[in-house]
This record gives sequence, structure tokens and C-alpha cells, in this order.
Amino acid sequence: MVSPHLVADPITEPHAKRERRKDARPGELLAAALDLFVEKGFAATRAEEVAKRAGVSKGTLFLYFSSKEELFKAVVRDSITGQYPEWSSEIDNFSGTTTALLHHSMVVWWSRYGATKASGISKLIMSEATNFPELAAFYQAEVVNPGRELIRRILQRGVDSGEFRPLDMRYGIYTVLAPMLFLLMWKHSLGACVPENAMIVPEDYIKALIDTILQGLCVPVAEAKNNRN
Amino acid sequence: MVSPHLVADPITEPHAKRERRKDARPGELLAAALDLFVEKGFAATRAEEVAKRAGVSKGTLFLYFSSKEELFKAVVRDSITGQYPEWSSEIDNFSGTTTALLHHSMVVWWSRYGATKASGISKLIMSEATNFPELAAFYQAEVVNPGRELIRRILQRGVDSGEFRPLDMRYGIYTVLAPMLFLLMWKHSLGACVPENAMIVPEDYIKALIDTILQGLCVPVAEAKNNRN
DNA sequence: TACATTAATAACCCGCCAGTCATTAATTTC
DNA sequence: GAAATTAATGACTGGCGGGTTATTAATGTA
Repeated sequence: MVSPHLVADPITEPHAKRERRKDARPGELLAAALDLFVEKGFAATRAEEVAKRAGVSKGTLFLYFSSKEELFKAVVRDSITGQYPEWSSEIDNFSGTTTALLHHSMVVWWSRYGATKASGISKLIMSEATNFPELAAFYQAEVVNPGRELIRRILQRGVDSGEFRPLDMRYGIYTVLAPMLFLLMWKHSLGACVPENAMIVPEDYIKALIDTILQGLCVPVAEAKNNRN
Repeated sequence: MVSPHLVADPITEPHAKRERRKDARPGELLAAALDLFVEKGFAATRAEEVAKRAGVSKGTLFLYFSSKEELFKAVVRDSITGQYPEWSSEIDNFSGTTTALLHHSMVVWWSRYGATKASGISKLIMSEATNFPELAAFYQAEVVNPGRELIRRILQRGVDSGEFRPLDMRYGIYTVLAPMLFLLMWKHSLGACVPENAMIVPEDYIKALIDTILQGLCVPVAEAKNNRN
């Protein structure tokens, strides 16, 4: 141990050994936790490793978050829920057709969420919900239900305007939700294990998907006054 | 410690203490393992618990399966791969329209696989693929690729017969696969945590889904000779 | 400079679990 | 019925990991 008076050598010890940065710690811990939760899942992520990546000791982690579960909830609020208000108002303010709104929403959802690290949280929850029921309930209440409501509003707008066939909203929502969440799951699971062939290109997938969805949802122009059952 | 000469009391010890049943053990262990893997996932399932449910000691489990991973592979072969030949020949022998074949295949897939315990294996793999790359590769090779081929054959049949629009098979397959796997995932994750409201009824989901898919995939009768781009 | 406050640490506790191995006992062979 | 074979056991090992706490040291105050 060297003399405590010795100034820290910036080469062997670039960042002082015991910095006190109460304000910065939570954010750094959340960032590290997001990385590791997404990479390895909730159960498999070690508290010590989160701390290490954030540049603190394990003790410090538990100084700011009372448990691993609370840490997780904080990550969700920090990286997902925060985006909802913006999306909501974008839907309200959209001025084109609902077909265009749906298309736009799916592409935007992917680029702002699906393609980002944060989307790993959705995969994590679907993966570990049954092992951590409390986290599942939390996620259901704060993420899933509000999210469904956003989709429902888009579809209802199309039905009201006459663009879409009348829909049973309970299941109509899944026409959009299911393929998007599948893409997300795939990207974070088997998709991450298949190197080259059989790889899904998200943009192409969404393009093909929208074609199918819309031709299924829209009232066929030429048929509106026609037969077919 | 009681005397080793004491005969086991059949009331406190109803089923003989140390049966030797070499032939029956593997099957009983596979059944127990399927139950627990589906219930808790791969990582969270304890070898000792599998053994206990099969009525043997942990040592016996490792006598029949060299590791937890090998046990898992045996479960997959026992409960999934075995069904493929039958499905394959059902597709070949189907005599109706491809619309009917697709409908039939989805309903049958759900009733014979999705609705059964075995479907938990698919959820497990998507959940834990990144933590167990070797299992992921195994599953990809033995389950996913052959499964995609089955779907591809159905869609190709429809394209060849003129019922379906020409499709980019790389993504067309997901039109069917994505919603079905999502249903499966949902059932085994958040769906298991939502008691009443917002519950998906698989049969209704599939019904709504098929409507959308088919109207998107089929060449619209009234439009075949018409405009629309 | 001395003292008080508190951010940060590292050693520690406790429980868990995949896989091993020496021992035990059921069954077979002669 | 004695010896040989092998199915089955359960105690054991070695390592891990969430959470706690006594201690240390950085910073603020006077």
C-alpha cells in the first residue's frame, strides 16, 4: 500500500480509486444493468457483474437499489415506459390515412425500440415471467396494457374511418402485435445463434408483413360493392 | 440411525425401497424432465428435482443421462421431432384446397402441439437460447429447419395451384410461423400470469388470425382481372 | 487542522446445486 | 446358497452468488 498522500498516478490509476459521485451512480448502474440483463437475462445476470461494469463494488449497487428486482423495475421505467407519451401524441397528431399510420407506427416502433438494446427487456420478460411472477405483474401493468391501448387506438381509427373491416379488437390487436413481438423475440433468441443463412432482415420482414396485414385488414376496393360471401 | 436389519415398514415405505428397473427408468426420467423443464425452464430446473419426480436419486439420473444438456436433447427428440414424419405425410396426402390445408394445419398444430405440455420446450428454447448456444444449435438443426420446410411446402402448394399470390418464401413463412409461435410464447409466459381479463382463447385467436392471413395471401377473386397497382 | 458526515468498499454469511464416487443391495449365475 | 454382477443410492465436493455489515476514506464544515 502506497502513502495516502501520494497523488494517484493517472497511468496506473486513471480514475481515482474511491470517487464519491452520488448523482452519477444510479444512471451508470442502470446502463450497466440494461446491458447485462439484455445480454444474459434476469436470473443469469450477477449483481457483482453489474456493479463491476458500472465501476463500483457490489455493496454500492445495493446501496442504490434495494434488490435485484428493484433494479430491474428501475431499468424498465428508465428505458421503456418513458417513450409512451411521445408515441401516444404522435398517433393523435397523425394526419394521413390509417394505413399510412399503421405502416409508419410499425417502422418507427422497430427503429426506436425493436432495434435498440432496450427491446431485450421485452424478450427477457417473456422468457422469465413464470419464474418471477412479481416482475411479470409489474410489466403487464406498466408496459403491456398501455401498449395494447396504443395499438387499439390505431386500429379503431381505421375502423371508424371505413378503411378497415370491423374488427374484434380483442384479437385484432394481435394481428399487429404478434408478428412484431415475434420478430423481437427471434432477434434476441435463435436469431442470435444463426450466423448467416436463414437470418431475418427486420426491414424486409416488416415490409412483407405489412403487405399481408393490410391486404387482410383493408376493405378490398374492388370488392366493396361485390360478392365474396 | 435404526438397525440395518429392520424390515422396511410398508406403510411408511409403501413402494419397495430399491427397485431395479433398468428399462423403465429412462422413460420416467424423460417424462419428469419434460414436466419440470416446461414448468421452470432449463437453467432453473434442478437435476435433483427431476430425479425425485421420477422416483429415483440424483445419482441414478446421471447414470442414464451424462449431463443436464444431454437429458434435454433426449426430451426434445422424445416429444417433438417424433411427430414430424406424420405431419409431413399428412401434408402430402391432403386433397382439398391449400386454403383448407393451411387452416387445417394450423388448427391441428395447435391441438397436437401448441396446446400440449411439449410446446413449453419451444418457449424454453427461445428463452434460453443465448445462455445455452449448444442447445440452440441443436434445436435449430433438428426442430426449426425441418419445421420451416413443412410450412414452406404448404405455401408453395398454394402458389403453384394459383390460390396464393407469388410469395418471397423467406418471409412468407413467417406470416404463418410468427403468429403461431407468438401464441405459444404468450401462453407460456405472460399469458400464464394474467388470470382472467386479457386472456387469449387460442381457438378464437387462430380463427381471427386465419381470416386475416388468408385474405392477405389469397388472390382476391374479384380483383384477379382488375387494377390495384 | 480537527471533526462530522456519508459514499464506497471488501470480506463475510448462508444457501444452493451439477456432477462424482464409494458403498449398498437386488438380481443373476453356477 | 454363495459368489459375481450391476442398478441404485446419498454423502460429498467445489464453486457460485444474493444480500449484509463493519470498516475505510472522501468531502464538507468550522
